[in-house]
Amino acid sequence: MNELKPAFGSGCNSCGLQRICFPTGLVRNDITRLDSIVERAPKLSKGEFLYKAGQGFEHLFAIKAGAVKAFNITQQGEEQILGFYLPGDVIGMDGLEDLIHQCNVVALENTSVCLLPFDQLERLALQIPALNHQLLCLMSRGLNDGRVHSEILSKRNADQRVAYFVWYLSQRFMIRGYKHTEFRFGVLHREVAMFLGLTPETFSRILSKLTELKIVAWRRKEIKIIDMKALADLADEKVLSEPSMPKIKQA
Amino acid sequence: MNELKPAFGSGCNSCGLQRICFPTGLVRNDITRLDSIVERAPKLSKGEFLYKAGQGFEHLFAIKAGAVKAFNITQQGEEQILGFYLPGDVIGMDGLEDLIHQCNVVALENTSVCLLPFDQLERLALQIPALNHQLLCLMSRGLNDGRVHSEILSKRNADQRVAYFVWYLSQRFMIRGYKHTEFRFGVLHREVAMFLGLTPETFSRILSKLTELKIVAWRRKEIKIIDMKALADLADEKVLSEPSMPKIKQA
DNA sequence: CAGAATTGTTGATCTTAATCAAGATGTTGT
DNA sequence: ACAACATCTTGATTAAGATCAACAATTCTG
Repeated sequence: MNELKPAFGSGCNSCGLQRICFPTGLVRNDITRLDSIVERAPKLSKGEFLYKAGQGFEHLFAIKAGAVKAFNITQQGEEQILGFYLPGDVIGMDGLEDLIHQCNVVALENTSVCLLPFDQLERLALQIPALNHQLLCLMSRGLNDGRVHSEILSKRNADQRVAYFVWYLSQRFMIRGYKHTEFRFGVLHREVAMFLGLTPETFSRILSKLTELKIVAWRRKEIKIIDMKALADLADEKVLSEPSMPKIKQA
Repeated sequence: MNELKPAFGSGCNSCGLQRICFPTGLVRNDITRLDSIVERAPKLSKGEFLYKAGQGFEHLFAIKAGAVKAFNITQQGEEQILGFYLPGDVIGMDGLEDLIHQCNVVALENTSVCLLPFDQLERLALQIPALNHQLLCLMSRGLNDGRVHSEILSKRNADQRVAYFVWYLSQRFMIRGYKHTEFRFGVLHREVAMFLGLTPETFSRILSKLTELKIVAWRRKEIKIIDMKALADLADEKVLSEPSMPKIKQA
């Protein structure tokens, strides 16, 4: 039942997520200035909203510990899951264009979040070029994540989608220094299925198949990757050795 | 055979696309400064590449006249179409994260493009807060476009996808002040089908159905919307009156 | 701790869109 | 203008995944 660890002290300078999150590329002194505008919000409990679609845009949010999902509700009342976010991820940029959030974000487990008031961040970024650059890079990353998601949805069959998801999740745990072959991911199967554009039934059948093939064992919220090579093959990805940075494959 | 018109004089100050493109929110003097770093490249002919996946990232690109598509090639050799871009659209941000472009962009017809050298743009943006803000907004828009595309691919059936695409295209023509009920769009049916995650055959069948229902007549590259209301209903969107700004629906 | 509610599994059947195929229409180049 | 090629259309068939249904496992609640 261990939560996704924050790897933190109280501020950005002692946070273990520097290399993923906002401080990337900043010198110590600038991190301190960044830190000075960050608001540490009270922990979110499972099911609490970070923001809702339609709400005014005021902050960006950096996940410090825990996990959240972003989603919308379609006119038929179904959840359209847009993404799952882990410690170090920065979200909220969807609200900038119209100053209104375009999706909902809810905690999947107890979650700590750093709030970055956007107007202050924007002003500070003008003074710290590296911070501004990092902000742009984070948005570029979001853009590319969306591109990959579309690619998954339009070009891969159900097996590949599931395999890719497990593989990708594992990569994300790896970069963060978490155990990446056996870990807990606090999401319902239904939610992953929706993210992948599948029904829960189909998702369940594929997990059964992956278990039988001794590739992945995913029971409830515990995921164990048994054969990474086979998984990557199925997902159409390269296996990466532990120390290198993952790179989303470019078809 | 009329091309998508640029509505331009030589520089940003006299460009008709100001309200969509980079200059949005800038005062005249700042637009002039922006203009000074813009490089006007030679026209691209149909089929010429603006950039390719794997190529180094150096510029952002503003479409001035014409149209382009962004795409990737999957491992099976299929085109995965990521988007179509019209005058006023800004592209290239996919390359920022890793300084390498993550997709291909090719001209669909004779196309003029403004080049914005990214390092210069970034420096200038630090001096012109409104420019920096606009850069962020354009990226936020890209993020939201990706979100909508994912939603289309995972939650709508083939009819709705096609209806949505025609409706959305019409909206984009409208904001740009082009004729939006009858227009030319220089793209193959196969390309639109791929964008929507469909086969050309399915796309063709749906166009036939829409023609029979007297909703849309799309022959080769000429599109005529006969019943906008019915189209919007099918696409699940509201019909917008001419003068207002379109807003992508929030499910 | 018992019972209710939610979540996950598995099987049978159905539907949508993909695939395969052939012909029609349109475009390009000489 | 004609040949060669590419694109589009339509029909028949197939297949992947959705839907429907029943049940099992887990978790929540009082």
